[in-house]
Amino acid sequence: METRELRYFVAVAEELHFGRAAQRLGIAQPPLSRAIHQLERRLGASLLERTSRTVTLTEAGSVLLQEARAALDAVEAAERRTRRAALAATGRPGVVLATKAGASSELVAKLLDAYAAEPDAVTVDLLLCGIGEQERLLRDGRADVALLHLPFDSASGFDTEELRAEGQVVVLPAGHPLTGRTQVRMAEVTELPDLPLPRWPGPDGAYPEGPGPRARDHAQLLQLIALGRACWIAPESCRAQLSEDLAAVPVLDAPMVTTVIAWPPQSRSRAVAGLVRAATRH
Amino acid sequence: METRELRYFVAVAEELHFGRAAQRLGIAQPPLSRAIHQLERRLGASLLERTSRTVTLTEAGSVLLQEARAALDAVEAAERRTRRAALAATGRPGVVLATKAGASSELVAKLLDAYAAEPDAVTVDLLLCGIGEQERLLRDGRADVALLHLPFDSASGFDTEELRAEGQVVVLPAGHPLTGRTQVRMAEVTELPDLPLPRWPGPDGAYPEGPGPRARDHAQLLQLIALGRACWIAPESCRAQLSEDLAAVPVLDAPMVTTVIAWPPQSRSRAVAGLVRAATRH
DNA sequence: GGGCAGCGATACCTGGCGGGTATCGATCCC
DNA sequence: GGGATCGATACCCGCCAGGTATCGCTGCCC
Repeated sequence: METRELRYFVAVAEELHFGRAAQRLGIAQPPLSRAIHQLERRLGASLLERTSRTVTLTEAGSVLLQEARAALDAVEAAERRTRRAALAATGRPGVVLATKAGASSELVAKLLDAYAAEPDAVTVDLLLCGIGEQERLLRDGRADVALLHLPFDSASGFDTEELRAEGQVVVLPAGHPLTGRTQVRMAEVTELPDLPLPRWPGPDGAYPEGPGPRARDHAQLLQLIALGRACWIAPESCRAQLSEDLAAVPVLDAPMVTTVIAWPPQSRSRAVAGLVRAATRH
Repeated sequence: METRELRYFVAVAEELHFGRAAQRLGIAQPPLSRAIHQLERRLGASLLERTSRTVTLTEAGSVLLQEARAALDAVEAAERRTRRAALAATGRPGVVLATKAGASSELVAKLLDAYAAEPDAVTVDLLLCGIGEQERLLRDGRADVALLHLPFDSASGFDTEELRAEGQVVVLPAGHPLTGRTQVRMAEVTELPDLPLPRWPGPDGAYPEGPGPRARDHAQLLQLIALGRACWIAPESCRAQLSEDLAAVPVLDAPMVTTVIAWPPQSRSRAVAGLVRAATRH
């Protein structure tokens, strides 16, 4: 199988429409139809169920969709990492660290300082990203190493080293009745009718159904809380970033949040190894 | 990048010889030279250092070699898993479990029994393999799930669940002086001049340098021990498979051996999930 | 219910590129 | 210094990816 065929199939499987998929790929529809047919013939499997009005994935098709995405990420990673290696050999070497926008900057700062003290430290480029984006970046080679927050992110498929475990707090508008408490339980928070948890756009950009207001980023979220329209459950370390019109109360039975440093399996990069060493040495 | 280019590059990088690589690929040498040149031009990186007598990998080249192998495995896995999914939809569904030849059969038997009791259990095909082979099988889709033994195998890049941890024993010919002991230390074993540890062929088929006799498989190894030409350090559970002319003594300070069940990250196979459930329910 | 619009499949053509043979040029070795 | 070895170059050919035109089917709507 050639990556071209995989790219073609992914486009059709995602669009479920040959015309749009062809447009997205920058080719005409007939060659696309033919390519998919060839792919099906060679695999000896029907991937798509097409009536002349609608296209759906078969069981084998959805397996291939998932596997093809992973394979294409691996190919892209190969290309990017090779380019970066060539660049590092001639020009300035560097390593890309992916971290969540709005996550604790204190931990990152410490890590960067510790790494900078290493004898063979190279430039660290920070890549701030949205929720769940880091795994993709690590997989397709745009990042070399990432800070993940379990259980929000998934470290599945990466090598990891645990850096910190912390409890969570509920962030409330200053002056809210719960603010006086030294601790609360999850049930008390989720059942606040006046302060629902806000909704985040998923990986596809759509908001889940629900009562909460919508927030697109961190700043909007904090604004919503300050305005008394929402509350939020977040790792303890976010307290450092709260302004005066917000308050935080520990949530006793919220799941622990573990910060880990993650890197692609079998990474032989000296820079990644150095960062991990610096991070774990604390 | 197309997988064809990656395959070509891997062949040249492994052979370090355009002629042999071309032969291995079943094409002539000139098109191979040209393909590698094109790849280098498109990546904007020099991958191979060639004099007219010798070919060596550049820094970028060895990065690409590693990444390309992973990417090609992913592509192969996509192809195989799709084929299997199509087969499962029409014919008999099944799941492939990779396990070490010569490993504890008791644990495997228990696992298979427990899984067979699951409501939607499918056929489990066993794939017995040599040391370190399982990771490859899991990565390129020939296996769906595997039993690994840490720290001998590496579970890096897979999702795992721990099944058992055990100590190790030294296997000796019956009647050897140490046989009378209830336990020994590593130092006592490694410094037996008359009973060296045997050498295993590495992944490339070559034997490492050293004093020990060579063994190609399990049976040869046990034979060597029975003949008083070697001793061996192995997980406790191997005792069940020892014949009468062999004896085992616990090694106090040998590293613990952990048996884990491992599967490719984000596997959505119901069968794999069922096997893992059966394994962890113990 | 018939006409129309939308969509995938088919037919057919063209150009580029992957692959082959012949040969060159450099380097090492006897 | 001459031959052997090996990668690069030159040149040619055939196949296949991609384009255009068109068909056939199926909802949908007046």
